[in-house]
Amino acid sequence: MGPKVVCVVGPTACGKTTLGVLLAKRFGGEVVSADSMQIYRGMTIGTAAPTPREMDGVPHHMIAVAEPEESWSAARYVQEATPVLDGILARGRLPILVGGTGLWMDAVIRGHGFAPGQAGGAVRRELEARLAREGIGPLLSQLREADPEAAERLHPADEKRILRALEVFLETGKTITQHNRETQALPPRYDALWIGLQFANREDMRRLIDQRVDQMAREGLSEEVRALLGRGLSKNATALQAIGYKEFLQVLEGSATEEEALAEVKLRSRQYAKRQLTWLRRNPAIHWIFWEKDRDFARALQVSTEILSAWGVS
RNA sequence: GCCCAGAUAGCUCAGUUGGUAGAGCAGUGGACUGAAAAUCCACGUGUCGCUGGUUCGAUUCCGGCUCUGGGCA
Repeated sequence: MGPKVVCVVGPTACGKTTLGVLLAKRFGGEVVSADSMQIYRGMTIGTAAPTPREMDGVPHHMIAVAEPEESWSAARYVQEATPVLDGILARGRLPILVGGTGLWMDAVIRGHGFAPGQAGGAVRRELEARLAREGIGPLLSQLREADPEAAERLHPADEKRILRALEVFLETGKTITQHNRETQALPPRYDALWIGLQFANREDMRRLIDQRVDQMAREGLSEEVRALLGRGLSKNATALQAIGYKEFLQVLEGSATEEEALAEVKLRSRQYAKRQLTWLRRNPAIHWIFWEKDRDFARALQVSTEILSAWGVS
């Protein structure tokens, strides 16, 4: 078992940030964000990144550490976040990983690398060019030769993953199936305690998401997007794939009204929350705390304190 | 008051030359190992507005009514 790390998970707007800070204060911890969009600078409002006031004196890491022009991957995150976690541990404090990006979080906890190859890499670009030229058929056939298991597992429409599987084979001579098997067999790098937050009733979650989106608009999400574009950020940047940003981009371009954009952001946000829940549900280690109607942080803190104590931290 | 058009899934609509109907979106569930706030997959019974008539059979044709647009007064 590796060193202990607390993980606070849940769909968007469920109160991860608040509970993370409460736990950090109670147990002498520091927060490490695991959020694929909060890592970029200048995206505070739309990503609901914690404000200094919300941080309440607790050190936060991995927020606003990248330029929006950069395109971070899960692998890059693991590479940067691991020393941060270890630094917290070295200081004798408790790392509290708080985030909504399931893949990133699982990857840090597991702690073993992804197979080589990356977006923008030579092999990937070549494969993308072939996809555009020949369609997915020939690529899928090639994958079937190299890695029949992956070809069988992947849906023919899942071009992204077919490309990636082929890429791994071309880069390493080893199949992604083999790679995954090997990494799965390794023990995780950290001993994680999972605490999950979610609403008992989906309607309550929806209400809160709507409120939060309206609040983002009031706080100036539109200005934030304008500022990002003002510094010359490409519209294709990964950062602008964030919900809220791509929709307000359209408002600035005049192809949508602010009202339409807001409705779209709310819709996309709850679809995102649903996907997050799907990801989390398959993790049987999560201790779930369900909100009845409203979020009751006093109770959540109490419940999670008991869980942490039983786990051996105080 | 009259004329015209419409009324079909939560929403927008298609369709049935008469044999009780299907798309998109939404929703729900699932997948996910270097783009993950991304990407991908699966799931479609609803008094076909109400009411009479014709018919073996009406959501479809005919009449009346109600409602919603638009026009004329």
